[in-house]
Amino acid sequence: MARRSYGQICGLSRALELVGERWALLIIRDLVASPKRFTDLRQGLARIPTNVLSARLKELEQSGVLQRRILPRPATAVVYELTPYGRQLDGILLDLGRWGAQSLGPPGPDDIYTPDSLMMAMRACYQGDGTGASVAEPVSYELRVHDIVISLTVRNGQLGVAGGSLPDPDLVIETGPGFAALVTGRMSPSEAIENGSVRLTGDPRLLTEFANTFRI
Amino acid sequence: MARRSYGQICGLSRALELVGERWALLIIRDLVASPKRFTDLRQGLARIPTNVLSARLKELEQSGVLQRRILPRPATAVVYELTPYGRQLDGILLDLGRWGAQSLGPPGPDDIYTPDSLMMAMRACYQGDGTGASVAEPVSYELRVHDIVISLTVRNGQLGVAGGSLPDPDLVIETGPGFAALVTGRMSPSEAIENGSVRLTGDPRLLTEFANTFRI
DNA sequence: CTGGATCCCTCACGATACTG
DNA sequence: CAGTATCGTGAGGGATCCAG
Repeated sequence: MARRSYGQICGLSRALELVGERWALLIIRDLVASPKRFTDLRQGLARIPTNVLSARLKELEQSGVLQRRILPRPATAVVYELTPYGRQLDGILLDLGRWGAQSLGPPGPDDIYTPDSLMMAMRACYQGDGTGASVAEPVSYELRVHDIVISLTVRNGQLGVAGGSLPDPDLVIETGPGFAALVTGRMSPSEAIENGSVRLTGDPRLLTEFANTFRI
Repeated sequence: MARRSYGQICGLSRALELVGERWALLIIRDLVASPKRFTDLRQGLARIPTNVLSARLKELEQSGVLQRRILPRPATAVVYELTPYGRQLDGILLDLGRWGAQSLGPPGPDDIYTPDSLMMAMRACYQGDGTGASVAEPVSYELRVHDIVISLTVRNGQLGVAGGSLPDPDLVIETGPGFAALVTGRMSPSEAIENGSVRLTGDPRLLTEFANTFRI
């Protein structure tokens, strides 16, 4: 093989040979949340050419980072899911995301949000310590940013994240670009409500709890 | 610019735009140990074309990951060094190196060791807890793998790593390819001494201490 | 000698169209 | 839905050359 090797005996070099190609880590990011089909990945990554997605999936499967699985019954569907080895990248992706977020400039006109990137972002800024010391647990939020929807649940200090709606959230938070200001602390919850940056359905006092739970 | 953007509002995407290009993270790995000149980097990365090294250094400087500095006196030399922002990647690089090292196969004929990759590897498998609870502190090792030499010092539970020799090491460890077996625990210190995988200069009992301190 | 710049070639990537 | 086929472009690889 010897394809595109860096020629060094080094764990980092090896890691980059496995997941350092363009788009690879973003594919893995999307698979961290849940196994996905080709078309789901294509949609979540928007600008990825299908041949590149094909190539990456083959390479990552061969490397043992993910596996291709054929769903048995009703529908003959193919899904890609991380192996245990691939799942070990989760924490690293969160760290790298936090690092990159520090230099995130204003969004360009063509830049998009995706459910999986928002889910990763919320996990990255989750402040829970696993002790369940928070005041209002268990609590569930539905978060709507532009046209994407994810659900967050905090129970026993553990954060659960899922795409789409969950039944009976304690608080629904609808927001737009100003959402970042809330999480970074540049805008207080009361300010956010007053100037219309967020629209709430549920107990408004929970927004303060939310802003304390998720903070960069 | 907008060149090579992933088109997503996401910390991870941003991180990959900054340091996801080929060779970028290896350049940063080498700069973690110490500021370096163009030629030092070129040597540590062996297979990197000079134009690519040039391009990466410019991009990373523009991104605020590293800075170019001109040494004032005796020699007019240019060095590249990480900014505080770039230095934040240190822990992530260690994690990623540990992850990749798990799937590191047998070295190819043209694969090389470099001082910086060995230094990173030793930092990655350092088991100290910062408490200085170890038995033999302070202790210093000189590690020779093939033709590269690095120095390790453990004091107050803190690991210090440097390229080249330091005066009066407590133990000099000369080894070859079998070194990995010692650190992974596949070979015990006494075995390693018996079958000639390592040659020691100094107190041989310190090899057990070494094997406990550095373990993958 | 360091610190690059320049040239050329190849292949990976990007965009789009198309198929089982 | 899950990819493959085709083709243009530009980044990476490799060698050489040049200024201070």
